[in-house]
Amino acid sequence: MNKIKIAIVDDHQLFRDGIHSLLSKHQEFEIVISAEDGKAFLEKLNEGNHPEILLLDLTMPEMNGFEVLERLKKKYPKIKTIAISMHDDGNYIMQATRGGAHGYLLKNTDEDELLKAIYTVLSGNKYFNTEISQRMINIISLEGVSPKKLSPKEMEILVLIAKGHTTKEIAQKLFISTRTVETHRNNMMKKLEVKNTPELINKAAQLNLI
Amino acid sequence: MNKIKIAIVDDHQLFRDGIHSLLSKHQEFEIVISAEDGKAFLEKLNEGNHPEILLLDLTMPEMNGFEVLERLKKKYPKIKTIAISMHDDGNYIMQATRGGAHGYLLKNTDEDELLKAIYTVLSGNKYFNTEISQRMINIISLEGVSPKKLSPKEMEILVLIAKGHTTKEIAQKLFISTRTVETHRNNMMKKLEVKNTPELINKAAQLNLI
DNA sequence: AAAAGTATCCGTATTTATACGGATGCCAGG
DNA sequence: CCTGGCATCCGTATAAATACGGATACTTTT
Repeated sequence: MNKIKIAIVDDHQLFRDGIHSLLSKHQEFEIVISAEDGKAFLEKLNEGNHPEILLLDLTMPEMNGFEVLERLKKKYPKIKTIAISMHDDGNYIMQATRGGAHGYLLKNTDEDELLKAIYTVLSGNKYFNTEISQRMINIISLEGVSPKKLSPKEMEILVLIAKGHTTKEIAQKLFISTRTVETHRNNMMKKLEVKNTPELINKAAQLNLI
Repeated sequence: MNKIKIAIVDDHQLFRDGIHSLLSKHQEFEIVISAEDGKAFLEKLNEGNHPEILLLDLTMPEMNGFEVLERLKKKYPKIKTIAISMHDDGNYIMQATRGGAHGYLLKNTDEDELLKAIYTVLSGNKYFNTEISQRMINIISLEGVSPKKLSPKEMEILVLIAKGHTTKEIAQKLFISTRTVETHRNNMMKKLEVKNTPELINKAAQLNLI
């Protein structure tokens, strides 16, 4: 029967080798691509040997995992990506999932879980273990009903507030009226669904905005 | 000549195997212990075969890396530990360093760096690469001149402030006077060397206090 | 073309935080 | 035993944030 074609993209050879040797113990897998960054991977893809499953590191030089996801979505939508990352931060997981990942694993995953993830995704489902799901749920609940992005000016003011500046100081620093600062702060509070400034800073920190 | 005796402690076999096979390529190393948690490691230590270098994961069940460090400090001070962790957070690094680690590596380390770390620590120096050092410096500068811990009551009030409660609400919730809340808040601001409450929350988030 | 978002700014009023000072009593550390 | 930390609470005053409402003009999105 046909082997399951796997690609590995990770800038650390130690990890690629580890995954490679683990999967090589299983006859049903064939590693068709092993690349050290997104750019090299996409070049090898163009040569025609397509995987069904991609094990993709997110933090890489040259072209990171998010950019790879974006390209794959357009050019090779049938390839199913399992993100593998050092980062257990919920914001990271959400970004990868929104970017099209079919699964998410931490780099400390074990053999059993890796296999389970591959088979789950191969069968058409998503694979996110309990811990990963919890972190996603946490971020989703933090984001609130309708997650909104802060505008550039809001971000600028948010950072200054977090640094301890008062509305008056910020107004002077940015050459705008104190009322303008107040309005921006109020708008941010509404967007992030918080009641006051300490809670705004806390939420921004949790959402990795600052 | 004598081989360099190495121990590996990590709850993920994939990682232990990876390190094992990497080091096995080098004749000068001998892996004398490979354990999946601190407890198993200490038991094997008691059997008498001591490593010079310990590669130690920090997050493990049963007995985590910090507890191992603490035990080693007392019973086997000659063993030099290189912490290997998923976590690049400065607070983690500081905790491991204060706990006695002679070096710190992320789990995405490569072969060259792993070897460099081992030899550096073996020669009596500490090994922290540029990125790790930067994060330590960042935390040190965040902690300020004389880092102080917050008292249990202060922590309790800090969490409530971060959740958006006012001084009045916190006083009612904890059955204390608003002046008490004000005093605690003021003390925290002094301890963390910040000018106001938003900066307090921001700094607490950066120091992973909330 | 219309609607929404962004950035700007205002008046008035109340609530909240901050600032300066002070205090007592208990407990742990030196 | 003395010192310092912790937890408690106070008076008075000022500064800052929040709350309610409003506005214009430009840019982006629908």
